[in-house]
Amino acid sequence: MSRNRFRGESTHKVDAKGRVSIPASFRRVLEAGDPNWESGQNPELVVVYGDHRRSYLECYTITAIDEVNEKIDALPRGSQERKMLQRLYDTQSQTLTVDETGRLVLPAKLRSKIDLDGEALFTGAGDTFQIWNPTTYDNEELSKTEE
Amino acid sequence: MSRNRFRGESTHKVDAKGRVSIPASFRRVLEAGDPNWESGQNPELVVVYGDHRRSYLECYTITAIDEVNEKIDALPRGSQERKMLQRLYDTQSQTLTVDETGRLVLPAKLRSKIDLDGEALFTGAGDTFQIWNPTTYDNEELSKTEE
DNA sequence: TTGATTTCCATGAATTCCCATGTCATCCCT
DNA sequence: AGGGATGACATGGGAATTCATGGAAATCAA
Repeated sequence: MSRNRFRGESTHKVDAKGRVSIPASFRRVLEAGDPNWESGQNPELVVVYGDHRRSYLECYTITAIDEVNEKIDALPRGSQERKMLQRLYDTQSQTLTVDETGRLVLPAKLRSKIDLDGEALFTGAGDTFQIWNPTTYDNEELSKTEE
Repeated sequence: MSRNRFRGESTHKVDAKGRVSIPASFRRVLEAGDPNWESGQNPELVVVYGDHRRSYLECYTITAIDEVNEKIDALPRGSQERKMLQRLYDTQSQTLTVDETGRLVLPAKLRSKIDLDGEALFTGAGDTFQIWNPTTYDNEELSKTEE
């Protein structure tokens, strides 16, 4: 069966408290992808921020991250591969909840990591979406285009 | 059904008495993972410190450690493997209780073992989390990043 | 008794909750 | 077709609560 996909891109304001509206269409995908969600409630999502080399936030629906978790948990405890994946997907990630008004609160730590100031760019990418500093995005895209 | 996971990393102060705040999100997981816990009470957890080669503390929820114990108990009495695991998970571990204000009191013995001074780094890793001296962690991570 | 451990209380900062406003696009009624 | 009325969406602000942390008093244990 086919799954909802995150599509499109749009930019939103980030206020002093770190609040950002999630594009409405993305909200629908998050709701559908949270097994615990029910109408009138607020879906959760997992933000993977990675290490210093990553310059954006990658956001997973609950079911998407569950699949990742299953793979990790299936690996032998103590194996190098398991440790690496745990570092990325557990240690360098955080669960967030969408609020009543459809916003996400990005903690200061995450904002400063990807250097978010007043605006955030949301880009859909299949079963995840990303949050960028618009300028960073332009630069990275530019450098990729010229290859 | 999927279980709560310890996610994220953050550093907290350790005072002269060995008190450290547990990241609030970890507290929630500890509460959910303690069958005896009820709202308003303080959850317990098991700290596995291991032998001299281990440079961090590994912390288990009660249900997580119960699973480990079950596996150990299933092994043939007297087997080498059973002895080794018992040594690690029973002998080299300790049960602690979270206090009213969400802190853990790390006995001097544990602090000196992993060389904790003023700051402690908490790192989530699925069904357990670890406590590190931030500097030690950086060093170990650095050497692993060069893969 | 003396140092260590546990309680209890205190406070500033960060985070969450709750309510408000402006802007569109849609729907409906006459 | 015109004119609200309606409702979703993006954004703002202040109050209320939770967090992280510090220190004093009370209790223990050797």
